[in-house]
Amino acid sequence: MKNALSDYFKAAVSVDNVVFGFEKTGLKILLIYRGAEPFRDQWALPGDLISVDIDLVSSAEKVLQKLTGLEKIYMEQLQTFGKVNRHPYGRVFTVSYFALIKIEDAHLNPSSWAEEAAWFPINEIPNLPFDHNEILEFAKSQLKLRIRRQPIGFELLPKLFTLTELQNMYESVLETQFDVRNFRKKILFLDFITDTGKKENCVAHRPAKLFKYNAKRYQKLIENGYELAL
Amino acid sequence: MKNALSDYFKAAVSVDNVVFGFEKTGLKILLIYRGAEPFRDQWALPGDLISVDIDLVSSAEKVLQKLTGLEKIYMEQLQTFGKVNRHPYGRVFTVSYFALIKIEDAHLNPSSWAEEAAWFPINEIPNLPFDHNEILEFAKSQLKLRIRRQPIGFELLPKLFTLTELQNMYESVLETQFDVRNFRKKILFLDFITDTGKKENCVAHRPAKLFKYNAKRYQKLIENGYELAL
DNA sequence: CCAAAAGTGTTTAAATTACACCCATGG
DNA sequence: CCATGGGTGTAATTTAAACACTTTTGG
Repeated sequence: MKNALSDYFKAAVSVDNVVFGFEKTGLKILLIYRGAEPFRDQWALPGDLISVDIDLVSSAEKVLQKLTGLEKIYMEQLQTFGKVNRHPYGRVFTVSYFALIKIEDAHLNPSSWAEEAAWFPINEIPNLPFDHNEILEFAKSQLKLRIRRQPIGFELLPKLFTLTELQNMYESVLETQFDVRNFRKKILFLDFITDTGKKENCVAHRPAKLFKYNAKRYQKLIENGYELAL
Repeated sequence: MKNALSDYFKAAVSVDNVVFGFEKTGLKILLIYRGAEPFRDQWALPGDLISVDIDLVSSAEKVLQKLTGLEKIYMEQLQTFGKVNRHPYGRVFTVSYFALIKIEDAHLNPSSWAEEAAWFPINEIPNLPFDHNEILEFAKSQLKLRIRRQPIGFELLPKLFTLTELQNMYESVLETQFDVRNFRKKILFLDFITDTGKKENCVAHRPAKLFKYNAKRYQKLIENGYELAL
């Protein structure tokens, strides 16, 4: 018994983004407070249904551009979820993405489907609708893997950062602690980052040197990957 | 300008599988010769459109079960491709999977949409329709990454195998050569495999010991991952 | 001069690499 | 007895881990 071709063209596809940000207090996730059904008035991952005339990637980017006001956002696709009954309105597949954002650059601008948007500490995430909690767990584990293969951690930091900030970021993401001296040795050896000659000021302790990432080396490492044994 | 909800439920979703097998002559990919439009009479990845009442994963498994006659197949999801015009018949998203198969256990049984199915050496893949070549390249690079994190390589080998076969398999997948002694040292140290006490016979040279994988350890390593520095 | 965080090297242990010869079987 | 692939150990090098004190600034 073979279906007619038209029987297959009845699904919807959505994107759902797991957006990571980093502050001194730790890793954060961006959630929106849903302003529309289903699951109105619940915190959820920012996402949207895809229009037939928009590419998958563009669709994921558009959601975040609207929401954060940022133009260039680092995004990677995660997994696609497609259980028959995962959405109450019909057959909806969702493609999940993760994004890394500099929190201080994002000006949150909840759009039509969201009444509010807010950063949640990674360990204080409420119950989310659909399979969003599952998506989030997957995203966390992927971020841990990918941050060791590519220097994507910079996407979470301001343009200029101290070595301590860099270490805190890695420690938050990987949920471990590193020895200060060994950490610096490895990072400086990898040639990720460049000393800008500038320093922190107005701090009540010895001011730290400010570094920026090394753009040429970044590209090479993004393309080739590496293995960061931290 | 907001679309009506029904405007979103007009997409189709398919699965496409990149099926790896291994023989002495190297790594192979399973392709089918399309018996239906579009791209009839071309070699392509085995895949199918998803019915509205079947889960995504089941759908991918079903394609391969029909095609190979195998019940339990090791599969993992790769990426989803969703450019607007990737399919000539309308908006079709495709979710790609990779699968690892013991070639000698598979009894190929091309079904309705395929006139033929065959194993192609990994370096002799023809031009494929849709974005299948892109999917294949992605699958190859993912296999390289994942085989170093999890002991999934066994899925490509017969139940009993020699250390030389194991090494050849790793060398094919990773496209490198290893020193025989160092390879054995590492593998035996990881405690992946158990000596069955059996030996090859009817070979015109010293018969090799036959090993099997260590099921308990396999489970632990699948769950926790590791880093194979080969 | 005190508090607070930045910065810096050496020693020890572990892991990885390089490398060459004898062994068991079938024909 | 020969051809074929199977099997084995050690030394040298590289990489990772452990560990504590001095420096600079603001208040």
